[in-house]
This record gives sequence, C-alpha cells and structure tokens, in this order.
Amino acid sequence: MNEETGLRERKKQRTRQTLSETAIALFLERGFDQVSVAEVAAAAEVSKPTLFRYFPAKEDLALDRIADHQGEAARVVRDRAPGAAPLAALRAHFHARLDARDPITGLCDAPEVLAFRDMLYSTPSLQARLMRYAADDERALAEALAEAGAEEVTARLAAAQVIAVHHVLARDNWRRLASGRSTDAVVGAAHADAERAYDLLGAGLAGQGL
Amino acid sequence: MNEETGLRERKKQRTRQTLSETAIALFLERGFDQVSVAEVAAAAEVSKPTLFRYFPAKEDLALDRIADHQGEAARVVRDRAPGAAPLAALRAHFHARLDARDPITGLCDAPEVLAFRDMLYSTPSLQARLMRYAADDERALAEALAEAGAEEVTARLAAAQVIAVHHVLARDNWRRLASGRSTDAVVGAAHADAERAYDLLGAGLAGQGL
DNA sequence: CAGAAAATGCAACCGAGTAACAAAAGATTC
DNA sequence: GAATCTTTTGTTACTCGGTTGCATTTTCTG
Repeated sequence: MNEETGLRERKKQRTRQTLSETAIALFLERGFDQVSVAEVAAAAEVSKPTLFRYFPAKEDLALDRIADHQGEAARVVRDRAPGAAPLAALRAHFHARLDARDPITGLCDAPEVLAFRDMLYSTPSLQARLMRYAADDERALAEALAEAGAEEVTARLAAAQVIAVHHVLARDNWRRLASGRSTDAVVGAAHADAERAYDLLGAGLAGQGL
Repeated sequence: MNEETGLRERKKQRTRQTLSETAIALFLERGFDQVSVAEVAAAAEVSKPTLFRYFPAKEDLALDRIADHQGEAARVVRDRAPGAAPLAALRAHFHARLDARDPITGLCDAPEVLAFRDMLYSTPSLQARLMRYAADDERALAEALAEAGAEEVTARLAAAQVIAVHHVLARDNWRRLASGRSTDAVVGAAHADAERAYDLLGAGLAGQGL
C-alpha cells in the first residue's frame, strides 16, 4: 500500500525535493526576499506554474523540512506508555530530542541549520507561515489531550501553553548557539530550561514572583 | 507635547481613519480577499501609494482597531496595585474586560464586531498578521514580568503562556456567540473559563489528567 | 508673501500567484 | 507494441499587492 513504485510518483517526489533543495540553497546564499520564485523555478528547471503546483506559497519551499514534524506533539501523547501522564511523555520526548540535537529544538549547530534559523527568525513572512503550522499542531495536540481524558477547554488551554512554551525553548536555544557557543557547551542549560518549563507547566506560575 | 493642533496633523488623522473605515466596510460587505486595495483607495479618494504610506500592508487596514490594544498585557502588569501579583492583576483585568464586553475578549455580540471576527478567523492572512501583533505583545509582557521580579527565562515562558491562553479564551467566546447565543447568555461560561484558565496558569496542569 | 518641508498623485514597475489551453509524458488496454 | 486515456507540464497572459521616481500640490515657517 505504500510501495508507489510508479515512475510517475518517483519523478514527482524527485521534482519536489529538487525544488525545495534548490530553493533553500538560494535562500541561504542570498536571503529569502532577495530570491524570486522565478529564479528558483529556473534553477530547478521547471516552470513557475509547476513550482506552485508543488508548493502553495514561496514560504513552503523553505519550510518543507519543518513541515514533516507536523503533529509531533499529538503523536507523542497518543503513543505514550500506558499509564504515563501526557505531560510527562511530552517532557521526556523533548529531552530526548535535545539529546538527539534535533533541529526542531533549536539545539543544532550544523552550519546550514544555524543559517536556516537565522533566516527564519529574520524573515517575517516565514515566521507567519510557521505560526500557521503551529496552529495546526496546537489543534492536534488539543484533540490528543482530550482523548487522554482532559476536559475540552482544559485540553485546548494546555495545548496552547505547551506549543507556546516549545517555541520559547527553541528560540532560546538558537539564541545561545547564535552567540557562538557549541551545542555541547549549552546542552546543559537547554535541559535545565526544559525542566523549568515543564515544571512551570505542571505546577504553575504561582510562587515564582508571578 | 500632545496637542498637535496643526491642520496637517488633523488631516492625516482623518485620512487614516477614513481609509480604515472605508476598507472595513468594504471588507465586511464582500470579504477581505474580494476587495482590492485599489478599490479601497478609490473609495477613500486617495491614490494607491498614499494608502500604503498610511498602512504598510492591506491587512493593517482591517486590523487598525485591534492594533491599539498593543501592549495591553504589559501595561496591566506595570500598572498593577503595589504588592499585587502580576498574574492576579492580569486575571482581574481579563474579568473586567469581559464585563465591559470588550471585543478583544471575544465576548461582544454587536453585529459588526461579530462579522468582523468571522472575517478574521476565516482569512488566513489576517490571522497571520494578528500573530505578529501577538508576538510583540508577548515580548512586551515578558519584559514587564521580568521587571516585576521574575527570572528571565521564566518571564518569557510565562508571557508566552498567558498570551496563548488569552487567544484560546477569546476564540472560545467568539465560538459561543457565533452559534447564536447572546453575550448575556454566555458571560457566565466565559468567566468560568477565564477562572479555569488562570487557575491552570497559576497552579499548573498536573492533576487534571495531564 | 516667499520659500522650505511635507504630503499627494501619477505612471511605470516588480514579484507572487493564478487561469487557459496546448503539448508532452506516463499509464492502460487490447 | 500501437492506440488511447490520464496526468503532468510549459507558455502566455493576467490580477493584485506593494514600491519607486518624479512632478505637483498643500501646509507650515519666517
């Protein structure tokens, strides 16, 4: 059912990948706003309409890689060990991704990844698009939490908090790396922040001078 | 220092207001995407470049009213009664805005406001722009919380949570009104949700089946 | 009233995204 | 393996958001 060995399908996947890779290379080289989609299409040797048949907007060319993390939080909650609390599962998963230096945690100093994040945080339209992905993530997570037994409103509130917190953590990690330090030098602080974040989520903001 | 009684300044303010009002009227009548900026400019009797000298993007024409709530959360924290906890001030303020039927809480069933929110939630580009305003709000709130004595990372995390939660609450209120009920019929539920939300923020998600 | 400074209009332009239709390439059937 | 059907692609031309350069008008200043 998954073995779409058709030549057509293979070609489509290759075209898609070529487009995204070509685009990202150009974007990193000269900046997102300084590269036109026409150039990307030309470099990838397809026409402009074809490009837009693969990617609905210019931003999606850049965010393709990030897009396959879609729904990760919801998945973590659904796939948690029986009896485990959703929040505990999310916490453990985030720590694991930190140890794996997953770019999504912000804790990855591969030069290309770092440059990519620079571009992301300095290009408003990319951030806007990213927020839309986040909104989907949030919806999915809220559903998963509701399935896990949380009351509906509570689930939505909790999902919003978790997603928001993840963004803050990722951005803080990137900030540390952007100031020149290595992942190994800051992984400790990253774990500590994650601990604090999940402690706050779990036990609340009261008693923190708040 | 604030008495810009100059004729020039007065005219500018009037032009700006005319533009925004004309635009919103057209948007509500036919939908945001079905109205071109050229039409708005023509209806307001200015040229297209002039329009863009007042509003950097089409979206800002629609969001002008919301924009002056910028930094409200931070202000509430800064202006809180001496000795009051920031979170308590935010909670009280939100309840007060609910009672005032402030559109920003989602709890306002004036037909135009309701239609405006329909448009907002059904137009991706407007939501995206709104998220950017929210990011500014978040930054400002984080600063205010840090000033109030919270540790830096904690302040950023808390700010993200508060802003995210406000959006969930507003959206839930709008959803209730959109299903036809009156504000008076749902104000109780709105207060209850706000209570729950701030309880979760203060005391944490643990022990909620999470 | 004269001249500086600011705001406007006009026209032309750029880039993102789309529509229409024709051409090509992969899949299917006999 | 040729004929045919379907999907994908390229070409051209268009709409719309947003910008630029420059001439013109309007307001402010002395």
